[in-house]
Amino acid sequence: MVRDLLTEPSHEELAEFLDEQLRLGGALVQVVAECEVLYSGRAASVAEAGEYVVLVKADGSVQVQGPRGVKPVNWQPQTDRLDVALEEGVAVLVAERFTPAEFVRVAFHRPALALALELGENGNFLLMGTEAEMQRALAQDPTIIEPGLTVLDMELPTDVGGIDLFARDVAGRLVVVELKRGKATHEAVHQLNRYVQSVRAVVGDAEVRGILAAPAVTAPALNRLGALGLEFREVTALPLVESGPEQVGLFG
Amino acid sequence: MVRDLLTEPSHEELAEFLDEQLRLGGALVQVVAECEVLYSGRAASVAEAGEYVVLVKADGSVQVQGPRGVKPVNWQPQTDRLDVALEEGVAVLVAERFTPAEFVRVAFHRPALALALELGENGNFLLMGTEAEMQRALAQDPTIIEPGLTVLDMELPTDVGGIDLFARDVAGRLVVVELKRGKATHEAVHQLNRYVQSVRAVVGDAEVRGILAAPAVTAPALNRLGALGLEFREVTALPLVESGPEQVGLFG
DNA sequence: ACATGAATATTGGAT
DNA sequence: ATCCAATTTTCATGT
Repeated sequence: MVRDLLTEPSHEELAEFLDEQLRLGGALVQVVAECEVLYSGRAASVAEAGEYVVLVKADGSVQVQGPRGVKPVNWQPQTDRLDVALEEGVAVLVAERFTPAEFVRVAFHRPALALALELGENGNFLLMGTEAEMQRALAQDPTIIEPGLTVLDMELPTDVGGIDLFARDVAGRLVVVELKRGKATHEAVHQLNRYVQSVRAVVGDAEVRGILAAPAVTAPALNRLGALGLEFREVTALPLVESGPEQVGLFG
Repeated sequence: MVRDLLTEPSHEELAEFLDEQLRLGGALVQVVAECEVLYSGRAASVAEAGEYVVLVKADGSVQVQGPRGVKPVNWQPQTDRLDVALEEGVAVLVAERFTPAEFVRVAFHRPALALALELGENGNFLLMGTEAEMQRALAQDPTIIEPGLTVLDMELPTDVGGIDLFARDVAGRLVVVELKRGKATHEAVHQLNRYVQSVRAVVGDAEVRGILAAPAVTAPALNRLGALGLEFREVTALPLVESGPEQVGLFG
């Protein structure tokens, strides 16, 4: 797993290490150092000299991790070119990307550790409780939303986006359902409203209902929902451990 | 910078190392190992046995980095409790968070490396080209958007959100300006439209214009903009290296 | 390559 | 604590 490890490397040693490991490829290269980071592209940023952990993955992605938080201080998701050089005796890494045009430049002023790791194949990854799962479960059994509901379509395209679930209620009215896997905000309400308006514009004066289905709504969103004549239905995307009387779990 | 380093630790050594370093605090603790990761909370996920780099920062944030991409395979932004244990001879880290209730559980099946790093103070960080900067620059000189424009308000609250810039044009008409630091999508168009509708509802029949100011728009967004009677103005948030004749740079 | 939308989004600020 | 909007969002997906 550990391909190579250098402690307190000199600038020359670090530059050679990086050059060799990146040329070899296939490794996750990591440098712990006091460094200075520049970014220019979609925005521009400067991180003055500080101690960071720099990760360079096999796909060329670069991230500069600081002492706190999940988000890196600087990063680049994918790079088309990686370059290592000694500039005025300091090892420098430049990661460049063409579309969009941007780059990250890390100057390793005081290297403390350099690592090359081979992570090999990783196992399967399973995520449960996504919106897609919720959609499938509700399409399978739309009565979870409301008794008598029948699904007409999923991801039905309109001129303002795709309708998550398009259905007909027990009274024959068309129903637009907007799903959210988490707490729904007013953005979800506006999204739903656009879909309902769009459907109304097509079917004319036929009655069209709009339902926001989510585990929760923010208070302002619920107000707006009512003001627009739309409805809310509590639906949970995750398996429930303890199900209250009002709650509806897809896997309950 | 490197407080401690273990290569090929036994499960017992790793557990002790983690326990000690996390109790001591102030360090970025890292483990390279074949491990299995569980997450449960806002969603649920399982990462089957694979080789990962696990970072535990001083603020309790945990991230499990895989061989590719900037985004971790599993993570937790902040944790209220970190727990290390030996379960059936395997070192296990559990990071728990109370609000929202969630946890990540990492079982280090085959540890290869353990690190404790002290990152110390990091220097200043400067980000340029944010929307806030763009807003300030345009409020300072709104003629960048259009000659004769005078700013009435910034972040003016309406019942559907805050208007980035509220202005009056040379003909005395009210102007709602929505800013985007990147390419504007149809969501930005709908946002702008909501603000314009909201202003119209208040001022009655007075004429209200809506301008979307961004460095670029997607083609569908531009179509919708036209259909709604709104306008687009190209404005760049970043300093321009080479400014074309039609372009307007805030720092040009 | 472009557009779209989800995400365990994260993060910071305002209320 | 809640809500809201920006983000170098990233990332997968469809066209």
